[in-house]
Amino acid sequence: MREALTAAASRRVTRPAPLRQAVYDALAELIISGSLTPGQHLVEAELAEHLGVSRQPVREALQRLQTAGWVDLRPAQGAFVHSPTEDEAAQLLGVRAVLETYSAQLAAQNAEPEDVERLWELQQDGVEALAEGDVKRLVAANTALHDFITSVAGNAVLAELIGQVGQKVRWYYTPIAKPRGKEAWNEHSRLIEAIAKGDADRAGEIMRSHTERTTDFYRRQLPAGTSQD
Amino acid sequence: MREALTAAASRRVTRPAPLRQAVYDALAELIISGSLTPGQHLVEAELAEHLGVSRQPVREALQRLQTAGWVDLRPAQGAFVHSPTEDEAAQLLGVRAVLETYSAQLAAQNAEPEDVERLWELQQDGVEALAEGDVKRLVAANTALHDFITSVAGNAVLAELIGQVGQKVRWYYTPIAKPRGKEAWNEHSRLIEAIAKGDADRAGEIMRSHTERTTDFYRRQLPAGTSQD
DNA sequence: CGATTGAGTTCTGTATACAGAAGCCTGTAT
DNA sequence: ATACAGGCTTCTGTATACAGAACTCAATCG
Repeated sequence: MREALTAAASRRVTRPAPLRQAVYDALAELIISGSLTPGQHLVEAELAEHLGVSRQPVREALQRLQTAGWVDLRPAQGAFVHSPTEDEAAQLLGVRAVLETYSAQLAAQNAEPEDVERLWELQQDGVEALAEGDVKRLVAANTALHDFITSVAGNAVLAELIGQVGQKVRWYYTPIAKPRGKEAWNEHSRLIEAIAKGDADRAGEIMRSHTERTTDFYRRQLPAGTSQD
Repeated sequence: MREALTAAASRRVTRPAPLRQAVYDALAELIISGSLTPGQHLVEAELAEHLGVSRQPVREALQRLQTAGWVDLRPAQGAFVHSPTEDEAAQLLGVRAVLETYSAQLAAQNAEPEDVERLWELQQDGVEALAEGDVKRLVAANTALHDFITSVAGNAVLAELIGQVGQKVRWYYTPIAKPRGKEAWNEHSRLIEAIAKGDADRAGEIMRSHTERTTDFYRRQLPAGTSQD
């Protein structure tokens, strides 16, 4: 009984909901959605007024945004929305590939039958979205599938890094990238089969080529010649 | 002339040295060195007084420390030094292995002759430290070698992640881990040879087994049976 | 007419002040 | 003696105030 209470206490019903967190989420959303353009100067007072809070929570949120790589904090000049270079985008894709590969390997080692079942459900969801041409749902299904594989992998550190890197990749390629089509979901299908068999090497290899194809797919859509900056 | 001045201006002589950065470094140092033990409650006012600043820069530093995973910020309760579980430590080692492997592959692809030369110098340094039994120098040489490989890899995103993960790994295993001996430096030697040849697959494979041996080496030194928490 | 220097303005960096919540200790009642 | 309740203390969360640095723009000099 006592342990039950202790466990219950660890999940408080009401979160005090710190303002800095709300501010962080709001700013991240503004950056990812493109409302704040790369290189833009973020004036603390303006943000504070716009969000209806004081400068203090804004500053704390900016600190976290810097560590997460969303803004650059120049001393005595304030915060600027991070401007990713093409180099950085390419590097992000490379890192994501190895992390996702590892994720697939672990998932294959740890997957329980019910996990595999859930994977097939998610796969089915994506295939349906593809057939209906529902782009938004297709993107969501793709994210859901990859996220679930990561959760099956059971490595929280890995999940955290994949989340960070993936968000940045999505941000950078959102303006130009359309989701990949039928081919990608065929690859998913083979991937799930490998995970179901517990074949870590094969799952990793499939994920590796899968993310590399996605990388090529993105790169091919890049606008040519913004290489000056 | 004008360009020369512009270039010179980009490297300011005196950095305004924001306090929050100094505070961040100081606190990180205190945590890594063990002066602040895991789970310990960090009272802002105490830290501020101890460092001779106000609470404001302390709070900003704590935000960054949280995002970097060094402290946990509980709402309305303040900051606590992060307590890594054994699971987390194991996960860190796994992630580090794949990142280092990727790093070695890239390094093999990009290495110039002068890079290889520098690698052999660092290798030599480590071998000498090993022969002299200079533990501190040995650890430094090992870090320097791995860091240089990462820099040759030329992926800043990767370097950032390896840095973060590596620091955490070192922190967690510092109390118990002694550096590996001759075997590790033989592996380094074969690794450099592969990089010199530009053989990415082989370099990656050597790095993979190298980090896995290190992982096993660490795990074997773990105190048995703290598995209850 | 162009470059440069200076004052004025704006914004950041830091400190201080205050309100609210969480934890602790004490006192009382059973 | 123990358990509970209430007040008290401490700490966090947020807001405001002030000093200093950086940028801007205009006026002056070459």
